[in-house]
Amino acid sequence: MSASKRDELVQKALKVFYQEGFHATGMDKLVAETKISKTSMYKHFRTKEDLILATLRLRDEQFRNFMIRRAQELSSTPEEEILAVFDALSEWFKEDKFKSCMFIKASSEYQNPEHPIHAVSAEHKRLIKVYFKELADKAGLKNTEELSRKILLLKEGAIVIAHLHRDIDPSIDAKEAVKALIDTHRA
Amino acid sequence: MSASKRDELVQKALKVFYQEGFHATGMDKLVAETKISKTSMYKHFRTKEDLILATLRLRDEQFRNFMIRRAQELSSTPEEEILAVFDALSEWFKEDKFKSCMFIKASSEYQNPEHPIHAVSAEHKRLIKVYFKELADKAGLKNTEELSRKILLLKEGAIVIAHLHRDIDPSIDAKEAVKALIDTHRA
DNA sequence: GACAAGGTGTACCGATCAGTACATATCTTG
DNA sequence: CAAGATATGTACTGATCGGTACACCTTGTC
Repeated sequence: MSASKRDELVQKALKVFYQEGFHATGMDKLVAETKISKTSMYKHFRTKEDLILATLRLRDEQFRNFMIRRAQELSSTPEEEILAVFDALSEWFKEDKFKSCMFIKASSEYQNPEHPIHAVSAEHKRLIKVYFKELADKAGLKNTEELSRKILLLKEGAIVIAHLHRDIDPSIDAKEAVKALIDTHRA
Repeated sequence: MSASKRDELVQKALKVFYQEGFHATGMDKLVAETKISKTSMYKHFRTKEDLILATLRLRDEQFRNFMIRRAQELSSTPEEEILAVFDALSEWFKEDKFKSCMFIKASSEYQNPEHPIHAVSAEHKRLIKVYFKELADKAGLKNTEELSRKILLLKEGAIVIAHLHRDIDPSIDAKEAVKALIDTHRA
């Protein structure tokens, strides 16, 4: 049972689930897409839900890595980095394969707060808020708890609108709004 | 073919789709829930998709009616009304049956921008943005186009976070953020 | 090369999916 | 009350769902 086969499955399943949705993607489609047999899949993951959870954990890591790394590349101070996050988002929105946030979609299909998929999605958002808070602290701003929550709202709103109104780039508005908010949180 | 039966079907289907999701709700479940036979359903709607579209159109009307009416009740000037929207949202978030925004979820399950369900969801958000713009105009603010888009971002972000972090009420943060934004858009 | 162990593919399971055929019931109009 | 039309319930269709039984095939070890 090669671990690489498992990784390959998770990576390809991640792409299909992200593009097509969770309920809309059957295990048979994954077999066709990955050329991995169903038996092997169920050797690695007891249920479809377990596979989904694995893809979400990979996505969490990949997405936060991308966002943070790109924001750091585009900035030179913590305060700039907060704003640069929205430039990174803008790049993401422009990708052809952009189809909203995987965790918003996951929590849309698995709505029960007790559901593990919902819980993993909530944790992802919490980690992003923590990232904003740490940046705001480094930038020497005040009320960073509140500020980071507000920035998170603008980020999530931008993703939702980018998905629904593909002709608009909401990251520009979001970035400007964040600028104004930061000014109200200076020490 | 009574029109009231049709309305009854749409109303009950709306509740079930909202609570359980679209792909997760089979027509047989709707039969069990509404006590309306499948034959009758398919007399009123050619496909499940048509029924979903009908529920979304009803939801659009119901939700905007609620939001606007409640915001007006809680305010006495256009500027106050903008802020009062977030008090109305707060009330909505606190309802037990609150399960995020039906249109965010619809566009999560029907991601193709060309899909009618996606289009109806996009239009719903556009109408809400127009409402914010009209309020901002009445309030005598400047750059109301940009401002209304920013307010929309905060509203959508608040909905997403209210759904994922049920122990938090993001409408408070959103409202404060809107206050700060309005100040930057004064004539 | 014999043999066990474990990964793989096929072909299948009952359940459920969206949608329909058809027979029965109910209502409208003479 | 009779006849035609419309609404309804049951019982079904082929397709697909998540998941599994089982035969096959590769691999390491002796």
